[in-house]
Amino acid sequence: MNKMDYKQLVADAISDAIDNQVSTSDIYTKIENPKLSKNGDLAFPAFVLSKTMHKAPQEIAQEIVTKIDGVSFDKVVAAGPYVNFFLNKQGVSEQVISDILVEKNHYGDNQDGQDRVVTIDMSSPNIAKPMSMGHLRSTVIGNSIAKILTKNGYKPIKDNHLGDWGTQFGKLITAYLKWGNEEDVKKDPIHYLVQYYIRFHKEDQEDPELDVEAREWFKKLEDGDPEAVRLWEWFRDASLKAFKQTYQKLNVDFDTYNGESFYNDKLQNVVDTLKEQGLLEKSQGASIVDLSDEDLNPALILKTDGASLYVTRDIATAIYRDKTYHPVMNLYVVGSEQTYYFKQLKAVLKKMGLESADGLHHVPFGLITVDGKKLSTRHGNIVLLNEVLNESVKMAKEQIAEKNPGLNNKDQVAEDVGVGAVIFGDLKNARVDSIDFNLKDQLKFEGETGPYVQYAHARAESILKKAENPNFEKSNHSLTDDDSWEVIKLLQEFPKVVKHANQNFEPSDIAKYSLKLAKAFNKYYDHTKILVDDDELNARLSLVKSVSIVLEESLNLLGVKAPNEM
RNA sequence: GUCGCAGUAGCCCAGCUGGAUAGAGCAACGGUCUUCUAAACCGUAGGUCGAGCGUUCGAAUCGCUCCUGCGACACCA
Repeated sequence: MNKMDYKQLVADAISDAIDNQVSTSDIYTKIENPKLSKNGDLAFPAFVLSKTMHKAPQEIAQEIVTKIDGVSFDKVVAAGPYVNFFLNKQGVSEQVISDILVEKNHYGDNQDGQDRVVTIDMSSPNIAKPMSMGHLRSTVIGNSIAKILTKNGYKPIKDNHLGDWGTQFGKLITAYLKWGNEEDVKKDPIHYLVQYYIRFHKEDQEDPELDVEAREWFKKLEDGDPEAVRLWEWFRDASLKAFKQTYQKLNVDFDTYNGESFYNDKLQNVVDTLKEQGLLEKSQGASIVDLSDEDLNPALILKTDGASLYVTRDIATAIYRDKTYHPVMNLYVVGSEQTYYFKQLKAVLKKMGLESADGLHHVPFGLITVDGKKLSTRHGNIVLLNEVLNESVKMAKEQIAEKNPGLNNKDQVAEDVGVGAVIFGDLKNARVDSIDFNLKDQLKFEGETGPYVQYAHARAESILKKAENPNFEKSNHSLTDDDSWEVIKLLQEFPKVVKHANQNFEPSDIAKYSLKLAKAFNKYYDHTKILVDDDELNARLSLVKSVSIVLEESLNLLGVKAPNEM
């Protein structure tokens, strides 16, 4: 039994009290956290036993209370059909706080992953296009999942599957040669390249010749024409450089940048293998893999003209990852509009017998819209990530000037808070929720926001700094007042939250938890004077230290910085 | 048309492996800085949990039907 699992303690006690008529594991799943604190810390609804025991639930609750061995609890009371358990506050707080002080930022770590590798396909911006709020989602969710996986004992590999190949490069080269300017592109590559791209899509409505030219340029690129390759490499390098600046702002890095072009020489092998395995069929001139036995539409591998498609490339990618890393899971942090596609991809890989195919998980997230409309680079309808980040940092600077003008490292803190607000804002809601973007909402620093959590952490650190000789000796960590008890119960839950977030690939579990903890701490902070020289001073400081550790670690799991002052 | 996701307070969302009086935040109104950072805390007000039927001792939560919105449904990724 986990030393911290009080639910198990309760389940065992109940099972004993009813002479093991129902298994502890069955009881365990029924135990709940009461909404109201007057109903205890854990509760058992006795309804579930009334059928097997042929008694009224109220009667059963009474019986359990009289028979239970109460030494582990402050009290156990029957409230109608419920048995309410009040945990031993001194024991629990002593245990939880000393654990955190010893384990520090490793509190909540577990070894479920057993060092197994998980590949994460994430971020994946397109060359020569600016990163939008949509890319933010994939980047920030993927980054957080990687951190959560690490905390659960996995070895994540973050792979930025850049969109650096495809017919759009024919268009881009054509547009650049017609309207482009070398100096401009050198100055601000993405800004100008995207202008050319948008212009191309405007003008090709009138002038179908453009498309013909674009196709020719892409063909040249595929055939290794030096001029085409030179331009492509230039666009790619310049774009990547710009992306990396944004990633630096977000504090995200990648293990690999194997974009789509990386798999160019691996596509033929996919086609050959599918043929050898007898999976490839002709249909309406194209080559497909039939998936009707999986109740799915066929996967289109080769177009009528013999050209490959994205499935082909994704199959090559999955095979490469399988061979190179032997991952136990292969995650794709990609918008929910591609759910059906990933079902097809997985089905094909399973048919091919790929070892890691079962571990393929699409980790979808909801669409970002503006005024209810989908974002589109082509139509110039886009929210630029850099602009949002810059606005948010600017806002953070204003807040500092107003609230804490004497602060050191103002610029760094403004960066941490401004960027943190954007990241946290994206991660606090369930992944699948779609978001109608609104800059004003995004730039809120009050209430349920990243800065709120950061502020609670900074307050805790501020106290610890003021405390002359914080003494975290083991002897006295027990606190029993109501406000600190709420904090301690939350601290105790952290390891479970870490597991749950991992199982569901759900960073918002961590974000919501951090809000709850910050809120409970702010309440405690407001109601209790901490720096008072009495018997419990060290216990209070130990609690403050524990809160600071767990808040910082929660923010860290989200990829958000936790400044000590703000 | 078929499939998927969603519908909870004026707005944005928790709660959804069924359990005690449905919870936060924003916005509104009122209170709290000579005391550890007021980016905070406390209070007031605000609800047919999209609609209906069913399962159950008990349904926001599970099942079915319907309504609404968004998305996906072979040569874009």
